[in-house]
Amino acid sequence: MLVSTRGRYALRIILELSTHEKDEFVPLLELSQKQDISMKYAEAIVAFLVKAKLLEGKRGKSGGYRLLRKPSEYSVGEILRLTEDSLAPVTCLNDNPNKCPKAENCKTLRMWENLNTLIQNYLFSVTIDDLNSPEKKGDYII
Amino acid sequence: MLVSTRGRYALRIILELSTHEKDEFVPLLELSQKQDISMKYAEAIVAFLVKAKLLEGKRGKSGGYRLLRKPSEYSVGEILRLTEDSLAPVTCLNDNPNKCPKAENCKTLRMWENLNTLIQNYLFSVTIDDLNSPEKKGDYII
DNA sequence: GTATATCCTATAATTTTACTAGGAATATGC
DNA sequence: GCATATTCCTAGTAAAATTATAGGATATAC
Repeated sequence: MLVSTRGRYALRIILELSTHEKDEFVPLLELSQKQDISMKYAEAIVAFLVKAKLLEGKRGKSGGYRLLRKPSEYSVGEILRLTEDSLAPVTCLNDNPNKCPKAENCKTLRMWENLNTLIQNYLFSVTIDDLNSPEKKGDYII
Repeated sequence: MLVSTRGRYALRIILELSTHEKDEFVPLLELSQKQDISMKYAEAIVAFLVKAKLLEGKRGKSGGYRLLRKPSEYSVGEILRLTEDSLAPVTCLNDNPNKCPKAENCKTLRMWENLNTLIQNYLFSVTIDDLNSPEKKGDYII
């Protein structure tokens, strides 16, 4: 599995926020209920997104969370890379330059790199806006 | 992480076998030493590959393992799908048809499906033979 | 000043991953 | 035929990652 629930939930929360008014603060309770995520787990994820400056949180009564940019300015890749802390298909690609003692004559390394590029290119090309428009929910063109 | 050590080891073991004579049985000890995998862990992986008919095992003295097909007839995708039991980027794609109660109006499903297709197409297009030839170690063309 | 929220820190349960142990069965070659 | 080299089989365990949960401190609107 490349993407865990944490990443998928983060995506869904941001998608939910993207359907609200730009300036509106949406309380966590509403987000977690609409997206069917426990309040506490959602809280951990959202805290992460706030720290990473993807969202803004406002405390106190009539507080909540809202996006800091336009939906078209969030790529799926950006969101997932934060929550998953790595989108690499294999561990050895996490270190750059590669630390594997076998890297020099590894017959599979280039294939993994190619796969990685493929995945990254795709995920960073799809935006939250794309996911909201029925015509192009992350379609890719070849 | 999409691919765990188990899948990577399986790939390396098959690659190692592909460099030996077609009919030669290579003992596990040699495979595990050359590929730097503990004998016992390698054993578990290889047993799996034998059961899946990717390899043939021969018991007793001068026994070992060998490939059942030509290296060009093994795709990386086939090997990994067996050892990883799923190459899907997200869990919900494991069930076909999709069992998620939200699937009907899930805004992200199509994107995950597209990503899945992208990954599968690539991995099933690369063969063991490709990995052995220095010119095209799993390069893809766009 | 009270109700509504986020923020912060800690920890617990579950699942997956990665690996180990011990011995039974089988074939080879002398 | 017997010693040796090897696969085959079943079980178990240790560590890490994932998926949460709990409780309270802090801030803000009204």
